[in-house]
This record gives sequence, structure tokens and C-alpha cells, in this order.
Amino acid sequence: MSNRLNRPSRKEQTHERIVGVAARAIRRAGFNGVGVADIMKEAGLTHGGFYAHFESREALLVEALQRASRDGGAALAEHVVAREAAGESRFKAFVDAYLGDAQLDDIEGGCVVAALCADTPRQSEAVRAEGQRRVLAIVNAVRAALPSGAAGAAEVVTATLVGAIQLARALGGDAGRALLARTRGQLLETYEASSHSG
Amino acid sequence: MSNRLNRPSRKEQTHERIVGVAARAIRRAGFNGVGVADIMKEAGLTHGGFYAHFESREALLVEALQRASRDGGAALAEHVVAREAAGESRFKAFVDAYLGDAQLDDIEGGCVVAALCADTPRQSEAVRAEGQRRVLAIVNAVRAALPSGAAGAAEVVTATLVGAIQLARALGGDAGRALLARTRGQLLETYEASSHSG
DNA sequence: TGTACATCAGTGAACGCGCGTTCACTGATGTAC
DNA sequence: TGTACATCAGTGAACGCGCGTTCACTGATGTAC
Repeated sequence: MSNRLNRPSRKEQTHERIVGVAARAIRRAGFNGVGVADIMKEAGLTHGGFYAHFESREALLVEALQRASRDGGAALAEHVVAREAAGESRFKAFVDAYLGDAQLDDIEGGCVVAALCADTPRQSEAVRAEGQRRVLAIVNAVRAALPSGAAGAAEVVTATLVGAIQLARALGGDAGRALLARTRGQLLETYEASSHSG
Repeated sequence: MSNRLNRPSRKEQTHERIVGVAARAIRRAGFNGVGVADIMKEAGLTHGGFYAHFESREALLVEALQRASRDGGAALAEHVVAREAAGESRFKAFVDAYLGDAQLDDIEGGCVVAALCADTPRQSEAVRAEGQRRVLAIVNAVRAALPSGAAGAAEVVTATLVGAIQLARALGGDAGRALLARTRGQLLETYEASSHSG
């Protein structure tokens, strides 16, 4: 709990720091790629204190998914707002940010659904449930960014965005950047045009 | 080596059986989700014999990726050939097979790129290199299935297919099936139409 | 066809290691007076 | 403001377990004569 000035307590600050580290770690290394001790060490702590903050490793994974979604969404929204203010269409700003070359190497700071959705069906019930919420969240974000006439395409566009980033990362380097560029072009052509004609 | 009748030796048969089990296991449970002992047990063997067949666990992963790609591709091709013979367009047959409802629950028998491409950047150099080849292979398969006028869209369509299957599996159940159905419709509308008009 | 022997695929115990989790303890924090 | 004490966040050693890997051995296979 916070103290009476509503400032986060020391423990709350530590808790948030651990979750923040974990949110990046699971995107970088996957659910099974980092251990409790790694995360605590990266947060500047020893592993023994972990269970004062979380009931289990799995409980941390659930919090980390939410946090990664929040952080990733915030970064994306910031980018979109800036580009929209500069006169770009919202959809173009969204697509350029989501499929930007900077996303190729920034797995740990990027979209949590792209990084982990293929792995959520293999996780425990609690993690799967949180994964479902993260998928719905990104579909909604895409719907809000689409031209109004194309709102029905939110799921397909989300699939394209998520798939393209994954394929580009798997290819890496120039081949990955080329795939991203082609996908950006195709998405804008398909869905911005459809909103003008429909 | 094979004997002089060119029949696979006992050891070769066992090797292939292990690789086949592993090809399914990595799709089901992920690269980090199954151990050497699990795979050997599922192949009806004890874990001690593993290193008579593979230099390391990683070497098995590379072989399993190739094998999963071959098996998944063969199943898909069979389906496409049958539907084409029944008068369907190749692209519709391909999309309906790849995004069929049966794919929702059949992760271990489905597309290896959809199951594992998000995880390959986190693996060793050898596995990543094999992952790149698997991505190129599926892009080529999609290109061959696209209407000739739309061949340039092979990468975007692959991204959509891979992303859609992953999102559908992460959502599961009715929501997943609905996403698949919408994506099938949208892909046919977008790319079969474009081939008629262009 | 039958026997003797070399080959070799597969067994199962053992290894060192890192994992998630527990717990008795420490030392800093912050309240009470 | 200063001291005494209770609280509690974080420490670090220890646990049981399962992992990838190794290796001495076994028993079946198949060739030589």
C-alpha cells in the first residue's frame, strides 16, 4: 500500500521495478528463457526476496504481460500522436511505427503480442487468459487506428502486422527490412484506398 | 548408411523416428518445452542412446525444423491438390487449408513457421539459420499459390496467414474460429479480386 | 544349414548444473514517546 | 530533537528436482566359415 502522501512505498517501487525488468525479459528471451534469479539480479536484488513480491513465477509472468502491453502501447501511441500532429493519417502513422525498422531489433521493447502470442497457448491457464486479453487489446488499438470504413478489417490487419514483424525478425538484416517495407506499402495501399473508395 | 538393398538400416529408421517425434514436440511445446528424455521416451527409447544419433540437442532441433517443414508442407500440398482437382482455385484451396478450423488445435501437426518463428531469434545460430530457410520456404509456397498477378504480395500474405493462425490459437475457441473465417474471407477478397482486375 | 564371433544399437546409472522455492536471519526504516 | 523499539524489505544458504550429457555395459544382429 502507499503511505498517506499517496507516494508508492519502497516495496511498491521495488515491485514495479521487478515487473518492468520482467516485461522486457520475457519479450527478449521468451517465457522459458529467463529465470527468477536472472530477473531479480537485473533489478539489482537477490533471488531470495522474490516471493515477498509474487506468489509464484507464474504470477510474475501474468503481471509482466500486462506491463509489457501497457509500455508497448504507450510508446506506440506517443509516436502516432506526434505524426498525426504533423499531418499524417493516423493509420499511416500507426503502421509506420509498428512496422518501423527500429522494431526489428527492439524485441524487448516492442509489441508483446508479436513477441509472445505463439507461446501463450503453451503456458498455464492464467498466462493464456492474460494473453487473450493482450490480443484483444491490440486488435482494438488497430481498429481505432484504421480508417473508419475499414474497421471490419482490424483482425486481419493485426494478423498482418504481427506476422510481418515476426517474419522480419526471423529473417533479420536486409531481408527483414525489405519485408517490413513491402508490408507497410501493401497495408497502406489496401486499407487507406478502401476507406476512400468505401 | 543404408544396406546394399538401399533399405534404411535399423539405426536410420530409429533416427527418423526420433526426428519425427521431435518435429511434432517442438511445435507442440516450443524449443524449450521438451527435453531430450521426453522425446526419446515418446520414440520408445531410453535417453542414453540419444548421442549415438545426434551430436547435441541443438543438432536435433535443426533436423526437427526441417522435418516439420517437410511434413507440414506435404500435408498442405496434398489438400491443395485435392481441392484444385475439385475445381477450386489454387489460392482459395491454399488459404482454406492453411487457415482451416482444423489448424486451430493441431499446433503439433501444423505450420512450423507459425508455431516457432517468434522463438527462432532467441535460439542458437544454427537454429536461427534453419529458421530463416523455413521462412523463405513458406513465402515461396505462398507465392506459388497466389494468382500470378499478385505474386508480389507473397510476403504480406504469408505474414497475414502466420499472424492469423497465431492470434486465433491465442484466442482459442469461437473467437479463434471467427478470426480465421474473417481472415480467409478478407484474403480471398483482396488477392483473388486483385488478380482479376490487374 | 549351422555354429562362433565381431559389430553395434540401445540401456540405465551417474555427473554437474541451474532451476523454482523456502526460510532463518539481518539491517535499515519509521513510529512512539 | 533524540532515543528505544517494532516492523519489514531484502539477503543468502539450502532444498529437491529435472535438465543435457557421458559412459561402461548388454544383448541382439548379421557376417564368416
